[in-house]
Amino acid sequence: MTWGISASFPHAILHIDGDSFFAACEVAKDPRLRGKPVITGKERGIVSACTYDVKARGVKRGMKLGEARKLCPEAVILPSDYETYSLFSERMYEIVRRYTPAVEEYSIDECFADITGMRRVNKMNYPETALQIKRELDTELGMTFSIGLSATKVLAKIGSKWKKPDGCTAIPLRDAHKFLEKLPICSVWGIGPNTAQYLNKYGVRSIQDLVNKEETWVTAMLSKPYVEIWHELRGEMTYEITTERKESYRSISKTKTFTPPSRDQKFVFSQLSKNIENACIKVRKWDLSTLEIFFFLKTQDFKYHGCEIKLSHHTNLPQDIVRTVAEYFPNVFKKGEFYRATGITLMKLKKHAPVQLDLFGAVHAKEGLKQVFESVDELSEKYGKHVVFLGSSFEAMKFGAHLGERGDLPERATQLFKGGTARRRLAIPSLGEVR
DNA sequence: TCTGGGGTCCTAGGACCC
DNA sequence: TCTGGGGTCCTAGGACCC
Repeated sequence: MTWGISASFPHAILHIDGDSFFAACEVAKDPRLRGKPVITGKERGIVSACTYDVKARGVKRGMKLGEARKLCPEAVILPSDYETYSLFSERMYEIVRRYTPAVEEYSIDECFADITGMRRVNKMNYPETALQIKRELDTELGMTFSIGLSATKVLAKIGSKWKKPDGCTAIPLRDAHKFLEKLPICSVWGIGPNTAQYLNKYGVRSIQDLVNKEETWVTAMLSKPYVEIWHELRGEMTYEITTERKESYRSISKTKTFTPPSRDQKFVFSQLSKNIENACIKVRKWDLSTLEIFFFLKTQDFKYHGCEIKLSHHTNLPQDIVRTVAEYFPNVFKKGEFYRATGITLMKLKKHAPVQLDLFGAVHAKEGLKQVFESVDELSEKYGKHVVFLGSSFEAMKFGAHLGERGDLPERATQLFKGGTARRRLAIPSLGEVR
């Protein structure tokens, strides 16, 4: 006697995927858009998401808006609105949780759910449960979802992708080969172009080709992640559903592309400074601090020149980092070279522990700065992200405002630290200046 | 895939230790 | 410094995901 287990579904895993989620949220938010072609990503100048009618015209994610407009001139192009998308995302998770507590919030538009053993409670078999969840998502959120049901996460993912949009596909283990024979190896979640090419050389072209390989071959020829995928494809659960919500980060990064590319050192540094500020805002929001940083400049021809730096102590204050970066920046910046983007990654993050006062008052001054930034973060919450910023970011803020970026340089914008150029910013502002 | 932004995990190899 | 075995930690770089 088995309650939750059957030969074809030793586990019953769902993968639920919103169909062109961002664009669909825009339509759900504004019914006037219903039936119209919609593209999101205006603020970045590239297609972030688009409705299926736009896709049918050949528009792809990441495509420049100019090109997209040529292919689909009547499309409504909107800036991304992550707050709204997150709300829809929460509602999606809540609906799925009606049928099982084991829901993994995988990304803003996707989740996994383990409904093993829930047939009695839900008074439905597994495929019926999948369909019922889909019906509730579609009608309550005003957009469509695609769902896959199978014995593992990797197989469930294949199911949700099988028919998109608006699909619901169960892959019982006894029929799995019928799906896997028809799909190329590169369509497996976790197998990218490099590994696909490698496998091709050994005659593995379809997913089923990989499943048919002996375990000895797999373990000899492939590294751990791919051995795990092999098990998953055979219906042996290797990836658990993780219900804990993200509680921290290993690293936090901010990068931003600007057009046209620039060779103005002051301007490029300013862009970097602004990224540093934004990264620090996020780090403070999670109550973290960083010990190691990586910054880079991306050249016009997409080459990266960067530098990794260990800090002397943990920090989450932008001027600590801006000052350090300023020391190394001239080594990385090549005169005459045009740059198109800058970026910063903060690594070695840890929970920000309260600091002891030291004998020399250095930490005392730091504590003062810390309080300043607590106030800055509060102001930003209330009035928008960029009401207050470092003097070193000024050029970038001006540039953003000139582009009409959202939230950049509002009426009440204040320069927190006076005194202009990247060079002069080498001096740390004292508390007096701050006030 | 003529190219935006934000992440995670794994492995190989070196340094260092007993 | 002619050479055996085993362990840990760290780093650089690769690969992949949404």
